[in-house]
Amino acid sequence: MMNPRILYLIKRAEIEVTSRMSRALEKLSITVTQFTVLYFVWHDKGDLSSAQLSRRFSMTPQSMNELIAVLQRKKLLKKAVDPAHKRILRISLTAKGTQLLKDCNTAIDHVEEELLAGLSKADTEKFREFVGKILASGREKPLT
Amino acid sequence: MMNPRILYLIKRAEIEVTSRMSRALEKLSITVTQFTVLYFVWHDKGDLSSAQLSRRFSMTPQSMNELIAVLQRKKLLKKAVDPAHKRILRISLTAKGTQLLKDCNTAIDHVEEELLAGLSKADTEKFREFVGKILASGREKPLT
DNA sequence: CATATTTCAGCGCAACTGAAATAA
DNA sequence: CTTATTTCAGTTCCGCTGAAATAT
Repeated sequence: MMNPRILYLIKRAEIEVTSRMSRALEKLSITVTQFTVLYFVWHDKGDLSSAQLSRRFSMTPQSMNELIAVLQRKKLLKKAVDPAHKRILRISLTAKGTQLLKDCNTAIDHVEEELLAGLSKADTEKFREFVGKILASGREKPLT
Repeated sequence: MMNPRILYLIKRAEIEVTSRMSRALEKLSITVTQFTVLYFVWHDKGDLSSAQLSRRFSMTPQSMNELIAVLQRKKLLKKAVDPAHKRILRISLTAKGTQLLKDCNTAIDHVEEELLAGLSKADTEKFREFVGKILASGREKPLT
């Protein structure tokens, strides 16, 4: 069998990851996409607007707004007007959202372990570094 | 900023890959998902049934069948009854499908180059190996 | 005036569930 | 009888486009 494309391997990996995460998260009544949004928000410490999130997800601001609205109805995210720009709503986790994210992280810890079972600790760090560089190639400009 | 989860990085990478591939493929009137199906079929040399493909994509056989149907209407895939199992339809590329896949590969060659710009040749091979191992962790059982 | 964010309204379709027919 | 593949029918929902209001 010839060497498959890197893009194909990344797609395969994402399918595998998403599939396992779905199963791990379904008992928490949250989808992989919803979890990822929570994680993005947490990762960037509540500084993001809905429009900024939409760009990181490569989706339209309208679609992201719907996603956010779902998470707001679930009381996992909240919006607060930016003091400097009254039109911008900064998004952050609620206490409930923070707790759920914590539970999600616990739930998928073993998913991550399973996936990385074939890699040594050093290789895992190498892998992390490589993905980081791949992501960096997409943003000579800083993320907005 | 603390070390982000590997699963998060893989998700980010997939979003980036899909976004760029969409732009590269739209002039060929094919979606990333459709391209990936063609690539899967090509990669496995026409031995797959729709049901087998659906498992690899972690989607229901019904959904995969619809995807296949679209590609059949586009005359990119064809079905042929398995000589040993009259119920099973083996899927393979048509001549047109083979040509389009070739064009797609050309179109996304530079996408791949861009993404891997930050990695040396050796690192690229390392990366390929790591993803291979991650995928292997999901199939102690051989793929059906 | 140009640009960015948010929101309302409507649309298309991709992937789902349910059910049934065929075949090993 | 059980299991796997395919297919028909109906449905839900995600992400899209268009348009408008608000604010810089």
